[in-house]
Amino acid sequence: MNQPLPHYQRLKAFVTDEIEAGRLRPGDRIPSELDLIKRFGVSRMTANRALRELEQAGAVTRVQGVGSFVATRKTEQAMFEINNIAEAVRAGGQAYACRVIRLEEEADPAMTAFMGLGPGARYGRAVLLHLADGVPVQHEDRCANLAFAPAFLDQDFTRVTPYDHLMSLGPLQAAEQVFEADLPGAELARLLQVPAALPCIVLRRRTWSLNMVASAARITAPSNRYRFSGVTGTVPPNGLALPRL
Amino acid sequence: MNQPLPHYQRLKAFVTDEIEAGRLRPGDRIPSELDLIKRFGVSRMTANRALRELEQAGAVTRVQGVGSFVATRKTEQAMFEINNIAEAVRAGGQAYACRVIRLEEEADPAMTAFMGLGPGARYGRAVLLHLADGVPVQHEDRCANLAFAPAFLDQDFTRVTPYDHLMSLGPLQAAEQVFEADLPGAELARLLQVPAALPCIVLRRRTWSLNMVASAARITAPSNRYRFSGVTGTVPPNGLALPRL
DNA sequence: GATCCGATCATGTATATACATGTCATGTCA
DNA sequence: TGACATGACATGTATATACATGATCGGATC
Repeated sequence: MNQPLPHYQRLKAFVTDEIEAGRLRPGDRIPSELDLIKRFGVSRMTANRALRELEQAGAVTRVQGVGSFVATRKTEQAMFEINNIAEAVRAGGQAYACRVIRLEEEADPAMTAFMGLGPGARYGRAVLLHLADGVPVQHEDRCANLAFAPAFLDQDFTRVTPYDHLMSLGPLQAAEQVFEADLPGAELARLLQVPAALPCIVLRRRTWSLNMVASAARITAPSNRYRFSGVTGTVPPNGLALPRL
Repeated sequence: MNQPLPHYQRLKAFVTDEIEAGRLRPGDRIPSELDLIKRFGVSRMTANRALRELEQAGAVTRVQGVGSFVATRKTEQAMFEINNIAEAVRAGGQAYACRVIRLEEEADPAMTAFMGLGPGARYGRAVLLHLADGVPVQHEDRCANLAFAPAFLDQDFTRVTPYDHLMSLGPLQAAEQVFEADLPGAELARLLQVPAALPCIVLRRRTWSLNMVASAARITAPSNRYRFSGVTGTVPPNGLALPRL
């Protein structure tokens, strides 16, 4: 049963363990092939395979002649556009701004449970309104695990999005997303400056990093102002972006 | 400039070209490592690397002692659950059924343009209602490129979902998805048996296969009956499925 | 002091070889 | 005829080796 792992997998596990434990942080240099050879007594091809597969998995970045490093923004490309609202707005040529509605520590047992945290665990809650050219386009209600992001409550979210802050702390390990449609309710309708009868798209998202839940978010966008889109795979040269179906 | 590709990449390109051209179809056996060695005069490790990377990319499936085969449902795991509604309903323990509202060839220039097809290109349109335990859960309006799926209009969609039929014809190459929220409108509200004021989630999707647009779909689901969800990455052991946020 | 050169390190690719493991068809023996 | 052994084949892993390419740093030269 307890058969030993192949060498290359042990090397991969060694590196990913260091990353997930936080001992190696994004941008840090990781052991070179030669280091691994000396440390584990394997051949270079085996060390090469381990690092190469880690690179392909998006965990590390390799530069010929320089070395291998913990990747920043891991595997993001495959993750259905865990997108940065600020970048998305600016990419559309609009001015981005953010209003902070709330930013404080909270202690709701239901939320700690949902985040998979113990009863006494602490989390910070940020409620933000994202604006494009002054018009509200997205409402974000995010709870961040303070064990993962201790400085979450000290951030200036008018300058740095929660996404950016959290991504700087550790590699994105997994994301769970649910799309729903709903009416905004009175308070959200007021904040978003839309009629209460206008359908909004609601994205609930949980993200994992360093083997724990990093944050849970509920993102609401009026359907006439913002859409969630993503492309996976490689679209052939002739296929363009989205007109209207 | 025109430096030759590395051998292992040439081997990968050789196989993927065969797949994308349709000469190798899902489930077909592809050349073994020994075949590639003889054909290209490379060493086994090089052939092994090529096939191994193709497997990791989801293009092929390898079975020790048997051989390598073109993968079915390519890369699906990374594609945000390009999910089969029939399987999703059955996985929830409900009985799946499908009603065919329309199934015919159509010729709307706007649609052919949207699908990236020439003016004279032909496509078939299927309008379906998916039911779980007799309750409508999803409305699907799908246009399939008849150049890609010539028999699309002859399918019995009460038995085979469009997704299954299309996936059997070629590997999924790319998918573009847009989530929106909207009200169903009078006809959809009647079909879905919901109030016209109930927000629905709308998923517009285009898929590519064999280097062409395979189909374009508009999927509408009442928000209280169906949600689109997906997980990417590896959730650590302690993190569970979705309670309510 | 500026420039060039070479040593060193790290990764990128390729080969030949070896043994292990899993599958399958075939043939043999009871 | 059925059970079992065997060999062919395919993939899985591992090693030792070789040469190529890119980066960096130090020292020698002009």
